[in-house]
Amino acid sequence: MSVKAVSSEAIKTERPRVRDRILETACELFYRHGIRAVGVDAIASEAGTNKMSFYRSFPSKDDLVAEYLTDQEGEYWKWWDEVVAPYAGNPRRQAEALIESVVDLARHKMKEASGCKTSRGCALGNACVEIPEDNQRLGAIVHKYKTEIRRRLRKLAREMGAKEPEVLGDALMLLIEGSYYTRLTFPGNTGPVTAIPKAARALIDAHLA
Amino acid sequence: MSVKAVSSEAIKTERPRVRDRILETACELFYRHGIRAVGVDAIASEAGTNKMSFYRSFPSKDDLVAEYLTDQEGEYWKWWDEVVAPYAGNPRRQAEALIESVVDLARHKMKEASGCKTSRGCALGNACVEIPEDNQRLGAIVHKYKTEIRRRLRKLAREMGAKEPEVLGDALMLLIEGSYYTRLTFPGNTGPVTAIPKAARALIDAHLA
DNA sequence: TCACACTGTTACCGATCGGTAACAGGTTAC
DNA sequence: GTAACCTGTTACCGATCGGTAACAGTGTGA
Repeated sequence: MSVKAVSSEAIKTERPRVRDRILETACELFYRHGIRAVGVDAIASEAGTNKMSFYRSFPSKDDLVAEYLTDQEGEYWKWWDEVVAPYAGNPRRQAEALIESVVDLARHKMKEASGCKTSRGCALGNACVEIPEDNQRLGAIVHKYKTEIRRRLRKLAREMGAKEPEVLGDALMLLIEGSYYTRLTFPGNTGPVTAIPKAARALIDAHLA
Repeated sequence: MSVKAVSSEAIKTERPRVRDRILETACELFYRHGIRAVGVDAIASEAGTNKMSFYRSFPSKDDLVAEYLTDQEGEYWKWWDEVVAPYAGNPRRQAEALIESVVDLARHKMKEASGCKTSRGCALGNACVEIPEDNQRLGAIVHKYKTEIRRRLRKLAREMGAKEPEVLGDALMLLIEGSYYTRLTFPGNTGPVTAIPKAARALIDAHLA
């Protein structure tokens, strides 16, 4: 969402540029209702503008979706780094911190200010359901994102001295992704998500024994 | 898909009733491209008929979707029971058989005859992304389905004498759901799915120690 | 034979989809 | 002042969405 340095006066008006308003609105609507379910008309009017102004900022809806995805990815890494930072040098503690953080917020930035609706899991993962298989562009964004998650978890497993770091990393990823996925069906913490800390600890123990 | 007892001659014509052709076609298209991405026009013509005949068999698209979901659920339980049957009385072996079966087919009935496209994970779970939150009807179908999966896995964990059967059952569910979810991004067995057998065994071991 | 159930066909409905043309007003910078 | 930029507005485009009316053809069962 990074509102890039804007002409100094825009700040006092308190109203961000159209483009930023549109992107922010799109992020909320896409995440909550899905990509296909939200039209550009709805996004524009919800952002307090109209369709014509939308197409002045974005060449097409697909471009907006691409920006939505990279935006969500950016927020995810920000969350990841923040969770991991306090335990630098202690990979096991880092992994556990990540897992525990997944429990209370399956997705970062769960509208701390606004209505705090229930989480709908991973924005990128959900988008993958709606992205047509011939759309290389959007598909590649999600693939890169998930590949990076996998790489980071495997790295963490390697650093903590796991016997089979690839297996442990992948196993942790399955637990996390499963948590995101089941959030769609079980609101809040009513689902199997609550089991993830104990499960992760048991897996780590088994790989360090 | 159960083609119910049809007037004896329909067999020799080799062409099932319109309604069945439509449902079968819809199952394929919905699963592969998503629910919102497939219109009734496309389904009808793909099934060799037209829209008018479609609406003679189904009151609305939502009714077709509901039938699609319950159909997929039925196939899933059929697969489950078949995998589990050979190891009756050995709950641990049953759980392991389920896990192992998830690896080579993330979804049942992976088009054994036809083009054998890559799996797209859980039909019901994916549908949940596209179902609007105010649609109680479709949402309830998915919720019941996932709840039953959870119940069965917890039951298995209890039967094998796990110390915390709810935790073990939920943990196994997270692994399985994570496998389905990541299939969307990593085609075939290129993703973290391959780690699920070892992970599941480690978890079970930890809960039986 | 006659009636009925099933299917195909064509044309249509209002609504919405993604996307564009043309024009008007308001700021800002020089 | 004036040119450039940003935004709002209205109207429109072809295509598709879910859904319906009316009519014609076919086979079946009694």
